[in-house]
Amino acid sequence: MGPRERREREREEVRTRILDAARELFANEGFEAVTMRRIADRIEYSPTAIYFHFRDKEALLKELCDNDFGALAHQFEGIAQIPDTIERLRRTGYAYAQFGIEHPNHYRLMFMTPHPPIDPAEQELEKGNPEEDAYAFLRVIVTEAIATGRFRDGLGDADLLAQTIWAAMHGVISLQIAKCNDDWVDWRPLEARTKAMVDMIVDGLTR
Amino acid sequence: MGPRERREREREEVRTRILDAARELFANEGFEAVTMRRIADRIEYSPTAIYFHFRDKEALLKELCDNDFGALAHQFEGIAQIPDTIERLRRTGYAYAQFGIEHPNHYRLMFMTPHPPIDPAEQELEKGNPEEDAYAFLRVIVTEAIATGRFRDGLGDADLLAQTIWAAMHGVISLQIAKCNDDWVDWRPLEARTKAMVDMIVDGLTR
DNA sequence: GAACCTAACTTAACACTGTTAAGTAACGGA
DNA sequence: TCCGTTACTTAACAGTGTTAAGTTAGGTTC
Repeated sequence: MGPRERREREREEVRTRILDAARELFANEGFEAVTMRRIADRIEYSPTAIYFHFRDKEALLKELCDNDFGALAHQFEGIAQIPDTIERLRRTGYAYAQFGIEHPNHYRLMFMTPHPPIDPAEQELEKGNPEEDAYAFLRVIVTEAIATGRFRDGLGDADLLAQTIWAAMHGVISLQIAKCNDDWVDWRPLEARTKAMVDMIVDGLTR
Repeated sequence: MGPRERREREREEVRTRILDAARELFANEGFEAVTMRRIADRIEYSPTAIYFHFRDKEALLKELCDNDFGALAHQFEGIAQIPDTIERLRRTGYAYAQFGIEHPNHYRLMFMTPHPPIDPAEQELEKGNPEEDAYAFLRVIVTEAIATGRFRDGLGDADLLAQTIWAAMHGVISLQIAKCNDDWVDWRPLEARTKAMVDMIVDGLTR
């Protein structure tokens, strides 16, 4: 552990300080509202210093999003133990909604904002691993439900069903985030809408 | 029709020219990517000229969104004549999806982007009129389905159900728009996802 | 131990954004 | 003919992400 390692460690430390500052600002005020200069102010560096650690603002965002996807998968911890498949599906839906409501600005960047396609080579998380990949977690439940005959006849495509379930829950959350200030619609409480959606999913898919 | 009227007509003409240019640019490239200067270039005026007709860029957007909400309601023309309530519900879902897919940039601004709350006083469209208000159109269908006993027992809140149906369809479209470039998920074709969602809605709500 | 080199910055600047202040030309009304 | 309003234009401002050109501290090498 010579000076070489220490330098590397210090570098990594600054990097995480940038990430932490950016995460908090993005989460509180949204990506567009936060400037590189304000991130730099927070950590008492010059704005240009950030560019030594990240290619650009987008790269900063990308790294944070990756972390968030991991956090989302963590949200499902404990649910995997629930024995009944359909109950697990219900709980997954609620947990997903909770994540979106608790981190609306993260959710917006993760699921409501178009991003340029990412190079799979530089992907951090392990795709297909239910412990890191929330979609895979859902897909496992759906596959099990199909295999044990819990779903209706004709429903056999696990990906199609997982995508439909995901889209349904995503609809509730994303409308809440984007349109919560809109009184054009006489909104029912979010909890009621979440429960109604989970019910509709289960009633729509199970026998 | 003195010169006073002519002036007013000319003024309105420039206004619509601005709106037309902005609409096309926004639709093709998205709100953020379009600058006031480029809109101005299109119509061969100086950028500041726009500010004589619209308070700011947001106001321009707001006016276009209003038009789009009207266009969405128009998308449902003809569907109102379909006698069977559930078939009408299905067709409304498909028509909504079609609108979103055909105008992704409009859809993004209408439903996927948080806006500051708008003053109801300066609202153009007539809220609650099914011919101008797409949500009201859906609500009428749901109310009818409840009244004629097509929905399951316990499903009696028309607003809650309309919001759930809307959210479900919105989920399909908004995920398509935001995540179509993401190959993390093995996406099924959009048409299959749309149909699967409509089926799940109908199976989940009807007896 | 002196010279050198590179990593990790800072300062200054660029090109661009939405927006505004100040000026101007045309035109209707008195 | 003068005046004032309308509908603009030109020039500028404050702010953005980003980069080019220094600068300085520390480790490496002769």
